[in-house]
Amino acid sequence: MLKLKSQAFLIRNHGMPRFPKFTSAAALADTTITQTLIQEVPQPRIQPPGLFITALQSSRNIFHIRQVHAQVAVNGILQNLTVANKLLYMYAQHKVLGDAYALFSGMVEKNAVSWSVMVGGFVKGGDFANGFRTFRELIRCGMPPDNYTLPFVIRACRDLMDLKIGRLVHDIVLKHGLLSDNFVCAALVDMYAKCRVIDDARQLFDNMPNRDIVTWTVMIGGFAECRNASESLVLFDRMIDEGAVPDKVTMVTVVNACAKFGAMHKARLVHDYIRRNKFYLDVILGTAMIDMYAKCGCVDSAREIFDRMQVRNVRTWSALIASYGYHGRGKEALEIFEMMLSSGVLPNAVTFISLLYACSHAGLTEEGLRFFSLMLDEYAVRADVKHYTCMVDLLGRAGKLDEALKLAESMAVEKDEGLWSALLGACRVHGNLDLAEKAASSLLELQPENPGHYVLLSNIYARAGRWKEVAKMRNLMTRRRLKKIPGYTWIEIDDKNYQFGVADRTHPQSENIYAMLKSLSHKLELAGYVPDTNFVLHDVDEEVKVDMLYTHSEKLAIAFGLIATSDGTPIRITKNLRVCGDCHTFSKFVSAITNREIIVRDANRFHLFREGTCSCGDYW
DNA sequence: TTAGGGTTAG
Repeated sequence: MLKLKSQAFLIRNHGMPRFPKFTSAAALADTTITQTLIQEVPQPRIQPPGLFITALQSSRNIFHIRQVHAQVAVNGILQNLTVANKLLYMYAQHKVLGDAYALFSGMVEKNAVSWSVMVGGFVKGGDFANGFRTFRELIRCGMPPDNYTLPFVIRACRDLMDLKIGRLVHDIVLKHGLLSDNFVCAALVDMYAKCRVIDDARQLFDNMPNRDIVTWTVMIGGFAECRNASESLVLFDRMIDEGAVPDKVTMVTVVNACAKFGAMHKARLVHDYIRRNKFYLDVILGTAMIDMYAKCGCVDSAREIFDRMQVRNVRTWSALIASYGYHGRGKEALEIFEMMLSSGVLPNAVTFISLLYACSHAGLTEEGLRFFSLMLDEYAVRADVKHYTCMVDLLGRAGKLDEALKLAESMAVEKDEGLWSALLGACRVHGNLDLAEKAASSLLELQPENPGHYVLLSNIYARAGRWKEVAKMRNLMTRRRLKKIPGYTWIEIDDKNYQFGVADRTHPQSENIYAMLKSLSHKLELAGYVPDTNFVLHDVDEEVKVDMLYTHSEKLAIAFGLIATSDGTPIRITKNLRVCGDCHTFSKFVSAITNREIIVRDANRFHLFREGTCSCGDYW
C-alpha cells in the first residue's frame, strides 16, 4: 500500500493527469471520462490486467496512454509484464521515447519483448544512437538477442548505411543461429542491398530455403537500387515462375524497377499484371506508375493513370509535374501545378524542384524565376542546393551566365558537385572559358575521382582550340589512373532490349550496322550534318576522329534500329550516360532524312526527334 | 513486439 501511495505521489508531482475510476475498458477508453480530472487520488482498486490492455489498445493519444499508465501504477499492475510491455509499446508507437525509456529503465523485470519493443521504438523513431545503446545493454545483460530485436538493429544499420556495424550484427545473427529466421534474413538482405553490397545480399538470398514475399521484394528492390534494374525484373519473373504471390509492396517495387530500367514493353507487361490481378490503384501504387510511364517515355499514359486515381497527394501531383518536365512539356507542367493549387494541395520542396526543372528544360526562364520567388515568399519553402541548381541551370541555358554565377555565389547553403556541373554545362554551351575553369576547378576539388569532369573541361578547351590544356587534362587523367566509364546505349525493339557499347562489334548484325552507318554518313553530310569532332578526346587526325565519332554507341543503336524496324514505329533509345552533343545533332538529321521518329532517354530526360527537330528546349 | 513500397537538380 505504501508503494502504491508513493507511485500516486510521484505521478501527481510529475504533472500527470489524475484519473477517475473506471469500471470497464470501454469507459476507460472514453476520452470524455478520462479527461475529467478529479480532486482526490482515488483508493486503488485491484483490477484485471486485461482491462488495461484493452484500454491501451483503443488509446488514440498520448494523454490517454499516460492516464492509463497512472491507473496501472496505482493498481499495482505495472509489475505485470504483459501490461508494462503493452504500455511501453504504446509509448513507442506514439514516438514518446522519453516516457518509453523512463518506463523501460524502471521496470524491475524485463523480458525479450521489453527489449525488442524498446530497441524497435528507438529505431522506428529515428533515434539510432539510443537504439544501438539499448541493444548493447541487452548484450551486456547476457540476454540472447532474438528474431524480433535483430531486424530493428539491422534496419538501423541500413538507414545509417553503416556496413561495419551491419557485419558485426550479422556475426551475432550467426552466433545465435538466427539466419534461418525469415525476418532476420530479409532484414540482412535489405541492409546489404541498400549498402550497395549486392553480392552479399544475393548470396544470403540464394541460400534461403524458404523465401517469403518480403525477401523476394527486398531482393528485387535491392537490384533496382544498385542500378541493375534489368536483373531485378528477371528476378520478378523468376519469382512468379516459382509460384510466389506478389503483394502490393512487391508491385510498387517492380514498378519502381521498371521506371529505372526505362523499357516501355516491361512497363506495359507489369501494368497488365497489375490489372489482371486486380491490384487497387492506391495513392502509392498509382504514384509509382505515373513515374514509371513517364520514365519509360510515355507521359500520356502517366496522365491516364493520374486521371484514374481516386486519391492523390502532393507526391502524386509532383510526380506528374516531373513527368511533363522530363518530356520538355513545360507549359503542361505549369498547368498541372495550377490545378494542384486549385485542388487545395500544398506544394512541397520536391514539387518546386520538379516545377523549376520543367521550366529550365522548356526554356521558360521568366516563369522559373517567378516560381522561385513564389516558393520563397508565398510557400515558405526553404531553397536547398537542388533548387539553386535548377535555377543556375535555368539561367545558364538562357545564356544569363553572370546572373547564374551571382545566384550561386549568393546562396547560403553549401555548393555541391551538381551545382558546379550545371554551371559548367552552361559554360560549355555558351563558351565561357573563364567561368568554366572556375566551375571545373571546384568540381575537381570536390570529386577528383570523377573522370566525367575532366572530360567535360577537356571538351571545353578543345572547342576553344586550347590543345595544350586538352593534353594537360588527359595527362592528369592518366596520372590519376582515371578512365572514362564507357557509356552504353540500349534500343528497345518489339519486346527486347539490345545493348551497344562504343565501337561495339558483338552484335551478330554488326556488319550490316556499320554498312548502314557508312551509307547514312554520306546522306547526312549531304543534308548538312557536320560531325562535331570536339566530342572525341583523342589526339589523332581529324579523319580518324570522324571515324571514331561514328562508333558512338548511340549511333550504332540508331543504325540497328533502322535495320531492324521498317514499320514506322518510333525508335526507342535509352542512354546510361548523357547523350553527347554530336549524337544529338546526328539524331536530328537521321529523323529528317529517314522520316522516322527517334525517342531518346538521356538520364530521365526525353528527346523526341521528329522531321529534323527535337522536342527538348536544351541548348546543344 | 519483428523485415519490404511512391515524387526531386546536375
